[in-house]
Amino acid sequence: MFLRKTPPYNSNANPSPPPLHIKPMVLPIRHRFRTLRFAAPRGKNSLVLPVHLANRPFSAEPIRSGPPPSPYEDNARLRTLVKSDRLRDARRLFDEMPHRDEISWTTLISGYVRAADSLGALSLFSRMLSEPSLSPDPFVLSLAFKACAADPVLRPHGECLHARVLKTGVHPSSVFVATSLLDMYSKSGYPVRALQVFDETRHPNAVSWTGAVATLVRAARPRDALLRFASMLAAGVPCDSHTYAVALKACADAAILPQGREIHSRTLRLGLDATPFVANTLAALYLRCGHLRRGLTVLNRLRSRDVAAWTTIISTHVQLGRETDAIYAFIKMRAHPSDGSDPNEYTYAAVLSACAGLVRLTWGEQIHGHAIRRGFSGSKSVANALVTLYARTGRLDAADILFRETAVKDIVSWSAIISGHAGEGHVEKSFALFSEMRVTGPAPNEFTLSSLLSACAGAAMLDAGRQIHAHAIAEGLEADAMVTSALITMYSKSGSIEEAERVFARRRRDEVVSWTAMINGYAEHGRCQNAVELFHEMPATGLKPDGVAFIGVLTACCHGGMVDRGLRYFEKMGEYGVEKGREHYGCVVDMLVRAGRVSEAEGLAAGMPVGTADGVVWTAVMRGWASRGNEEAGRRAAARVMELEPQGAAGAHVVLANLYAGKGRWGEAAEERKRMRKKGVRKGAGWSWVAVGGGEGGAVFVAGDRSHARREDIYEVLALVYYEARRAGYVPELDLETEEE
DNA sequence: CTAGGGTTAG
Repeated sequence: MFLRKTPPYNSNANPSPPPLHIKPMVLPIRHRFRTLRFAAPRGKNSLVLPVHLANRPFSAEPIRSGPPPSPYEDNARLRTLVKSDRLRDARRLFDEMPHRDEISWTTLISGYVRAADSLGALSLFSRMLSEPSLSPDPFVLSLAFKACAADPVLRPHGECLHARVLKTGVHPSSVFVATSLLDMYSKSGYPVRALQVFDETRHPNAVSWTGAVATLVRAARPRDALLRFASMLAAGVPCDSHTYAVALKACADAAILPQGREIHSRTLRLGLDATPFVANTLAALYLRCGHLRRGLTVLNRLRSRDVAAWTTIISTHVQLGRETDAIYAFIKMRAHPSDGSDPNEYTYAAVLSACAGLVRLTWGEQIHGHAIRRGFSGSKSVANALVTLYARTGRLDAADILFRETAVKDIVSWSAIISGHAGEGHVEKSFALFSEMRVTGPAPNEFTLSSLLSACAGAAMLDAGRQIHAHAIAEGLEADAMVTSALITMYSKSGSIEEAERVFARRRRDEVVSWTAMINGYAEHGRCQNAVELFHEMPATGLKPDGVAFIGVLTACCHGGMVDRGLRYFEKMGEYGVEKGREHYGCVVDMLVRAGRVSEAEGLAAGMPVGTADGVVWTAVMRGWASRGNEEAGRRAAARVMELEPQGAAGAHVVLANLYAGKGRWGEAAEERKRMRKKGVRKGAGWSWVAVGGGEGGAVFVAGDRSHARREDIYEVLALVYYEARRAGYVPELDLETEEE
């Protein structure tokens, strides 16, 4: 019977005397409660009173008789507080409760687990262990293992506890304990131990089976997970939405559509397909398999979308390169708030990556501000997305600061900062970071190595690239598609097409990216025939040429002077289902210009879809006209270049000035240069860098540079090259562009 | 009073 009228912490405000509690059992002598024990007459229970109550005069409140006291009502209140996430109030009630049983302890500990306070849960658990009157039962042991599973730091503690449970063996084996143990090992990265626990579980139920399937999914063994799921079905264990969510995730991870659809139909029959977890995984499956509309349909069937559903939508748009749609989805999400639809760290990470993809620093900064205000700035996902955002928008200083402030750096953090610097051409900085990572960070993966390789490719750093190749072999990543294609590109751009060929020949699987890297390598090396042949061999391996493959084959035709053939490929792109991008137009326009078919080139450039044209195509057209001395057309094209690229318009002015100068109209040439200066645009000098013999550094120079100590030798060799080229029949092009510093 | 599930960043 509950005697107290007000919670104990309000007792100062309430003058009514505190109640007495009768404990219906004799406590062991070792009992450490601060209590007084009264000897009971034979056959009667002793009376145990907390000290502060015992010091009060008995007469203040008569001892009531009634049913044996139990913390039943306090436990119910405790449960209510815990369920409504009022952990502090629950703790206060617990501390003031005159009597606590296993249920009280378990309820409060479950509150700490709910609040993700594993340490708090475990410290209570250890206090409970020291209570002689209480014994660790399956209920609280399950929670203890769950608390250990939730915090990587506490997992070793969980193992000790497991050992202790095995050693003392005081508790009956329970499927609950076994399942929480299974989950702990599973989340700690010990799938074998987890599955061993499952195998030893006497009567596994749906929850334990689901845990076993989830373990295999977590261990990146989706096919084994599906096999386990099949055994579960064969064993006749009924599945619920948890099970289907896990099985569907296995299908999504392995992109196995037929099995996924079968499971989808099972959930339909049970009416579980609109369960948020199931729907979100189903959507992930369809989106992963490229069935965008079907995936969105599944999410639309949800009565209200929760964060995960919205986040899936946003990140799907990002993955498809439709960042603007991702931003719109985020705006829509904010406009239709529902229960549990508040953006979380993953949502912000997804939106930030959309901003990074769009290179929209200002939007990204706004989202960053939102994330800070909502308290997600400490989240690793958000920090990693921010590093990428600031790196892609050229704010490497900010990216560096965020990277340094990330407390626990994972492989994604390191890859993000390394690829950020690599992408901006800061090769040495990216290598310095890589060295630091080798010492203090995780092992590199395919993302880390491929971004370093592309940095090497950009700077033609053959030796550094070879070192990264060695790392790739050491890490067992040489066969990875991303690494393979980065290696091919690195060797090709560094001048060693032979090594590129060797990497390509050693490929384990045929992937589009390795083929396109090789095709483009051949094309850039002028091995046009090889490029074209490889392009035609692609379909036989089951690969479909993509946009990059077409860039390769068009470049090959351009370099090899195979103009009509190039035009045929260009026209065929539609048949392959590949959209013509600005790069493709660029190749073909350049090809036509080089072949002297400038009118055709201009027509093609003028017919480019709105928003596709850039300065590059029109620069090619402009030079084409300028080299033929066509002033009017040259000015027309120059106007387009200036319109499309106001910042880079200097080149256009220079070309026009040289065009006039070439005709001896020096006055107009000077006018043109004056106009350029008035605009404040400058043509930056094109710097070249050459490293000879693998020595330190190398030489950096601009056109006409005479600052090198061995300039006499250098120019002598240059004259020799020039002479040999003339002898071989090559004619120098008119120098149309002079550089200014 | 106890155990299992989906979304994210390179």
